[in-house]
Amino acid sequence: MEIAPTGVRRLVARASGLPEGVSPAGTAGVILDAALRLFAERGFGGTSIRDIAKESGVQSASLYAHYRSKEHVLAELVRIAHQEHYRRMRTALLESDSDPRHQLVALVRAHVGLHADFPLLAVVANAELYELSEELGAPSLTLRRQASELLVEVIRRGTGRGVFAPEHEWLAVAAIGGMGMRVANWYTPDFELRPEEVAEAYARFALRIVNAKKGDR
Amino acid sequence: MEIAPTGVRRLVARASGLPEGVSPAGTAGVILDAALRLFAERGFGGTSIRDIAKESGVQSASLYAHYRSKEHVLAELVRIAHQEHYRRMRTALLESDSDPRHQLVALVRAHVGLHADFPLLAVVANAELYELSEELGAPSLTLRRQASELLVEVIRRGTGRGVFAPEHEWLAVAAIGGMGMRVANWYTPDFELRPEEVAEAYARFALRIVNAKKGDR
Amino acid sequence: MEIAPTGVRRLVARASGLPEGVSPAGTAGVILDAALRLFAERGFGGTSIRDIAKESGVQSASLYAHYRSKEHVLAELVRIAHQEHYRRMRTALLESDSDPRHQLVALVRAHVGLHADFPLLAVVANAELYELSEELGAPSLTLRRQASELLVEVIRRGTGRGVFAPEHEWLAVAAIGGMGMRVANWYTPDFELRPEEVAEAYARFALRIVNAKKGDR
Amino acid sequence: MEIAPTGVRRLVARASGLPEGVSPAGTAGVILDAALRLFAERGFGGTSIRDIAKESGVQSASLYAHYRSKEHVLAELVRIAHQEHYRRMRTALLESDSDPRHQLVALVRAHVGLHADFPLLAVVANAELYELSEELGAPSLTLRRQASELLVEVIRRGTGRGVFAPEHEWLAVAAIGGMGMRVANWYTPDFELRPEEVAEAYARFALRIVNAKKGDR
DNA sequence: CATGAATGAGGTTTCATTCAT
DNA sequence: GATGAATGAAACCTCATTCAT
Repeated sequence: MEIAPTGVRRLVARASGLPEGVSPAGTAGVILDAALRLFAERGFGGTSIRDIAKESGVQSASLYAHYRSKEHVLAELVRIAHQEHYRRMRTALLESDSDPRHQLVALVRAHVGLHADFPLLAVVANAELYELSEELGAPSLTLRRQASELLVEVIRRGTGRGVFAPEHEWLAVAAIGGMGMRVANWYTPDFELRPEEVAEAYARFALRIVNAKKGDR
Repeated sequence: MEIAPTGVRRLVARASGLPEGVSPAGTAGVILDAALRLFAERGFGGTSIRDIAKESGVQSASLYAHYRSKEHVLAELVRIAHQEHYRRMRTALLESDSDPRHQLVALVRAHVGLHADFPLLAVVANAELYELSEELGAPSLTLRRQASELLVEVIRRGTGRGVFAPEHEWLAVAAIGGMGMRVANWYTPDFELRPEEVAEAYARFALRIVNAKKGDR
Repeated sequence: MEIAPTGVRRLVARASGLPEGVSPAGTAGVILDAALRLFAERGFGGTSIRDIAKESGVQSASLYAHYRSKEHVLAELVRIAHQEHYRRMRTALLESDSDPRHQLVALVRAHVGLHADFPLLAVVANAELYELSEELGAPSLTLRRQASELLVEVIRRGTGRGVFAPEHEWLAVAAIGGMGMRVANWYTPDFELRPEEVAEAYARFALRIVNAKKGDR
Repeated sequence: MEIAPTGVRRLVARASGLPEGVSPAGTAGVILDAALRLFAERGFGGTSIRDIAKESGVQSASLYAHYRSKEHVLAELVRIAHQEHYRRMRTALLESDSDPRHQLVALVRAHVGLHADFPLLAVVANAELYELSEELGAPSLTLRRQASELLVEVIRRGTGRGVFAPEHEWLAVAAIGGMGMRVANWYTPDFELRPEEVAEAYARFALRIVNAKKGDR
């Protein structure tokens, strides 16, 4: 049960859909945008192919010229979300120096930043992933595992070097991951802080969760 | 996106259903148990009335002797979950002394404990609450708000007394709440730690998130 | 299409149910009364066994202690209606002298009188008779035929004696019967005329329909 | 109770469905035809969507491409019936000279003619109108009222001019309307008289019901 | 690329009826 | 005589998807 309330809807945000550059052009993109809004608001099961068609301004039959099935539409959204997530995490690491504290901060910034930048997409990817068949969900599950491993490795490395001292490695990862995921459910562009500021705050939380030694930070 | 992986299913746990004493007796209880398992596994929209009937061992028509609609079955589960959650949080506070640190620890133990003790119920209550009509969801939303306020007040009081120093009060609440909710998605009785141990660890995370002063703890 | 409007309901009357003495005592009678009101208002198909139970203040299962099926309830109402109708028609003839004009007047008074005295019952008997199986409907169809024959014979006798001169015997019967049946759909106790006055007026219409010779009337 | 017997069915006619030109083309028309036959035979409540589908030769789901619900199918039939009825009544008046006797004859011819020309449609429109929700039934109720007023006005005008002398204006209207409506229940193309001849006879009945003065007729 | 109509499966719910109590 | 729970059938309707145009 939530103890940071969000109101009567599943998420607070209503806009801010897909990352630039990854959304297909033309009708396929319009459909994807519409599906994102509806899946976020009503869930995959609560959204019919006709709902998506109406929201897109096309006939339901036309959907099938662009996507093989309703599930494929969701799969595309989930795939985009996970790719962007993993891309940001990996980039964050690459642009960071070798200090595990800097690396942890970079990862959490990326993780939280994504959930605040694209709350609709993140909510859909997190809540509806398991509606996908094993086949369609597998690529995203792989990316999810890889992203997770980035975090695990950083913490393990930091622990090995004595800069982190988590009571329990796995619990720390779970807590850091979980608190970040939930951001998508309450963040909206109207919030008093910008996404980067939220991400920054969560990064500090993460450092404390792993009992990071104060150092050159 | 999860960075504490759970595998291909929405949650790991498969058993451990409803708190004792609050579940109805007889067929109504059997139906509720069955619905809980199915909603947790496949979601509300992915579960049909006939699925519930089959899992309960009754005819689908018999369901309507006990619940007015499929939505009312979900509403009952969601209500039980939120009542138990709020009850535990309130009891935790009542049994705690006046030290805000002790109070925060008690609240987080209760919050996390519930999510680890009843992972199926918690996943359903958190993921499917928004499938309910405003009318049926309202009581649970109220409980949710009240539970949240308990945490807010403790943190505020602790901040006022100088034992907590959160960078941002709301973000701290959101992070503590969010990391605890997520426990339901990965905790299973097979996990190496018992629920109380997980709760204890998360309580320490929470203290650090609010920058609690070290004291008689 | 009606050219004597009745409003938005199928009939105007709401009360005045069953002839005295024919309704069964106790619960069976309560059920019959309830069914009459509901069948009149919503039709046989539009009324469920549970509706009848609720209106009677019993459980739906208890109905079956008094009637074998929903159809048997209707059959009882239809039977009562047709028996009372035929009884009145026959009595009217028996109490009349041998003048065909007096006989026609007596028959039409009986016919119309019944439809104004028991509008609910008449509407149900006329509108729902054909919902009955052949077996259950047969007794009423027989009574209906017999009542009709009473009218046919009077008109034929009057024609033979030269006091009636209908252009077409069958059409006259159909017109007299039809206009009387319809009374049930608009008559209510609030109407400015009493049932006997309506019946009297229709009797005069009937005399003119068959071109009755003015005589000792 | 009928005193002009019709046999075991609600109406005698089996064919002769919809007025030309007003019935929709293609599948929508086929469905409407099928529904008309079934509603006339078994009533609205006694006819299932699947019955209509089978009779139309389509799948039950296909029905919903043409009509929003079963009730909308009935509404369309009822609407067509009342429009055609009112159209005929108004045309009859327009083509008549100013003699109230001619006008009454014209109206009754139209009224009765419709019921003999389209007995199925008339039976359905008269017996099932009240199955419609207020919203869907309202347009037909309006037409019904307007048609009724045409008759009332003609009789009132005739009475004012001294060519009619009804004992009671409303009862005359009710009787004329009622006897005409009932024609639909027994008329069939096999009947010894053609529709116009029946209508003609009923028109004379109507003149005598209002005590029309013999004049240039 | 888009569409309107059609489909077969399956959705939730209500039905009349039965049975043990 | 009355009841609460249970049943199997069937109700209306919506679903994702296909196909000819």
